[in-house]
Amino acid sequence: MTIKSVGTLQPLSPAETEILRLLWEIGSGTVQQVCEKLPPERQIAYATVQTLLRRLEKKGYVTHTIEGKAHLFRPHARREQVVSSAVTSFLERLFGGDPVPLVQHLARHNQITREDIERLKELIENRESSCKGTPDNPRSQGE
Amino acid sequence: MTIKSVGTLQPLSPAETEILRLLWEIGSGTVQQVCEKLPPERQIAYATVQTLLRRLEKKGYVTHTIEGKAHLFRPHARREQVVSSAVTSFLERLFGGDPVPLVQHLARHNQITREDIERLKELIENRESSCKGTPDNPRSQGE
DNA sequence: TGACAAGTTGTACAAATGTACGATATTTTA
DNA sequence: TAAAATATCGTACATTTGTACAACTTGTCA
Repeated sequence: MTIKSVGTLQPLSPAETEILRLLWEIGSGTVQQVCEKLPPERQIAYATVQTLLRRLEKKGYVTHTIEGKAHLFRPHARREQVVSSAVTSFLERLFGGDPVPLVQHLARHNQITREDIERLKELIENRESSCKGTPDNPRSQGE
Repeated sequence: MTIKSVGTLQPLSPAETEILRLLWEIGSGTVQQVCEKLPPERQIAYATVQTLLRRLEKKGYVTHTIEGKAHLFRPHARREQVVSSAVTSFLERLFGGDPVPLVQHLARHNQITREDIERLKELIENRESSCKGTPDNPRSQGE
């Protein structure tokens, strides 16, 4: 089985993304452990998780080592990078690349609190001190 | 061809989502017009867009009327609702449902500006006045 | 050491997805 | 009114995706 070289990110399917996230959450784990981490309303068979992990490995997102009888899987891709690419394509599809409507949506639906905003503001302020002024980022490539 | 009743939202594929967004942007349009709205780096065949629109119609997300020789498609689903469900499942997969890391990600990557944050803050303040206090929304169903 | 439990591997398979051709129908226009 | 242009419709088809069984392998424990 050829394992994709690091750096070439192959597309992740939704189910694969989910499993990869669980793996990040637990750091590393066996198929068992990943299964246990599945939310109760999303019970899929052991064998299914296994297949997903196999595919993730083939695509280069995880590696495994042998731990006794079982395989111990661990993420093998910078989370930041995976998140970036997922967010980017999601944003592109649903909002033509503009993140503002997304955040607005979250705000409107009570999904982020005043405190969250405070923290974000700090984050922005700090960021700006090291980035000078308002970034003039190209978004929604003009029509 | 049976058209899905309004209210039953069938899953949207990424490509379908993209086309639906374009249709929202132009209000309504023929296959031609949707094609023209495609970003230059994403040129897919007329026939492909057509198929996507057909599938969207079958799923109940758009309707069409005859306009001369062509079909004039228009969205037939509340954008808010579609966005909601897309955002929710995206969030679930990538962050276990917690929107904060998503927004943090956007902030860190210079994708939202200080001004955006200001506006969001206002949004939140207004919202809170009519919603009392900090919403105690259940996120990342605890482990 | 032999049976059992827990794993992995190979494989399967239906449905969804992305993409688009070719045939047919309908306007428009010369 | 016949040809050109433009649409739609039916259909296709290779991949990917989600899901999982059955067979084989390997530690483990009595």
